[in-house]
Amino acid sequence: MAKEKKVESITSMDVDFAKWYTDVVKKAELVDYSSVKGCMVIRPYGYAIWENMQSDMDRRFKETGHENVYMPLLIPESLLNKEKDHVEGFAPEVAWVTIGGQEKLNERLAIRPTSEVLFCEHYAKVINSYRDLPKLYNQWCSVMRWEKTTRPFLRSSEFLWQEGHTMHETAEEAREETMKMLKVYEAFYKETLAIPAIIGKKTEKEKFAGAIETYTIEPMMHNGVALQGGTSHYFGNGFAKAFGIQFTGRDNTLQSPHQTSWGVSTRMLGALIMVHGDDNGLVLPPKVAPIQVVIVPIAAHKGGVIEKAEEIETSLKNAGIRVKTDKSDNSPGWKFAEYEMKGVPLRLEIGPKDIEKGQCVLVRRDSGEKVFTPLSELEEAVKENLQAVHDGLYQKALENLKEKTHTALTYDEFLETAKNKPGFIKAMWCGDEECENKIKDETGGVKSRCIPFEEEKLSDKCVCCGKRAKHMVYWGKQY
RNA sequence: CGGGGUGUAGCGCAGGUGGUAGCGCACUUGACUGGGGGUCAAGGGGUCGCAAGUUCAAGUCUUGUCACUCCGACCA
Repeated sequence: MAKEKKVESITSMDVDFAKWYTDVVKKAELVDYSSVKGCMVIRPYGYAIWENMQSDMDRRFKETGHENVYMPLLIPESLLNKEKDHVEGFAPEVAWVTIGGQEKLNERLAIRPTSEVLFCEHYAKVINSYRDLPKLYNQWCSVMRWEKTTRPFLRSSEFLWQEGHTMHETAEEAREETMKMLKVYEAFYKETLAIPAIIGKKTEKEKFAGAIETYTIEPMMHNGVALQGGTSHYFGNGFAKAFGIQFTGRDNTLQSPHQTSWGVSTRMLGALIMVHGDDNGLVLPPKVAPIQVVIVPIAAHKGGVIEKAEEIETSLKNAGIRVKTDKSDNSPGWKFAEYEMKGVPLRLEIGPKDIEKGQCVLVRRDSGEKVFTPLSELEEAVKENLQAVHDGLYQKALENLKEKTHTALTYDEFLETAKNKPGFIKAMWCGDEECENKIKDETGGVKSRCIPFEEEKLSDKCVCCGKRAKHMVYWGKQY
């Protein structure tokens, strides 16, 4: 018996977090590897989670006035080269198409690593007057970046994402948009994924290639490592000038519009796994769980059990809950383990004894808590418990974030913390890239995560060089 | 791009000193079972990553090569 368990079981988080992650990803049937390195097959269960995220976010984008479009997959080299900082940032990881059919192409075509330049090329044609602004476009697509080392969801060569690209009449308006979309991400993380996060501004060193300012949302994984969870950039009019995008303003002068872009990717699935998951597998927040309640009939051969399960399924479905009844021949124990692995938020057990008493058993995935629930109150009980799972997950993640956020006032303290305590470190910074580099080198990879919107004044001096501090920065290792 | 690891059935693995491939799980069929990964019985499934070489004979030895994976550097 122990042997069988071993085959199917997953590596414990505390033993090897990286192994635990890949075990969960595979055993929960989220992805499969393909024959091209870094390109993953997203399986039905994984894709269903993505679709739930997608539709929730898409709604939020539309509520804030955005429209969806689709841009081409291929970008001519000359187009990609138009904005210098941008190309330099992406050049090392671009994949190229050089042959079409049998013929070598005169100009090679980049497989989009991001679509700024495509949007700009198009905007140059359709923006002529201040009356054409703002343009608030978003696209759902996949992009490709030739990554050296890859991991499912966290860093794959091809990944699915959303990229919003907007053009505005004034810098102020564009800055507002940048901030607005960051807040949309923050709300999505909290309300839909049950993930708390730090939001703030990236340092010069860490900002996006070609951006004036980059804002970021930084959730913390269970092991204290950060994951850049989404970014929102303010571009000023640099791209607009490079691409000759001009409009006639209200004062009849020719002006360049101000631009933003913002994106989140399937990487969020990685965050979901690493923030909420446990040693039994995935734990999904109810809002994105493809199955919110799994019904496990007990002693299903006995009269009436299957019928009762189906009756419950129908009534819950009618109440708008995503339900599945597992009528397969597997043993109840097998089913319990299976749906725990897949992170289903609530399990409903119904057997002959329950039917006699007019009740069923509800079990929460996050806490393992079991409650007998009268069938007459089931619908409300399920809704309450789903909400309780969401809240429980958020609270637990928030506690982890708090517990693993440390403060360092001196450099020794910083090094000591970086070495021994996983998580974020709050520390003062002078604003020089030199200190960022020094810290990264001497800690084995701790980087500035962001300058938070809510800064605290921990001291007057930079934790690294001792010079006058300009900002408080969150530091940490990242995926 | 540096450092480690692994390629044998769908998955996980075993196959000292060369002799024609096996185990567990999964799968198929049937019966019994059923409140934490059930039991029994009978089955199906493999050009041993690829390519050369040594040999009467290579999963095993030699050389090369490819892929995947983990840890770093780079990035969402």
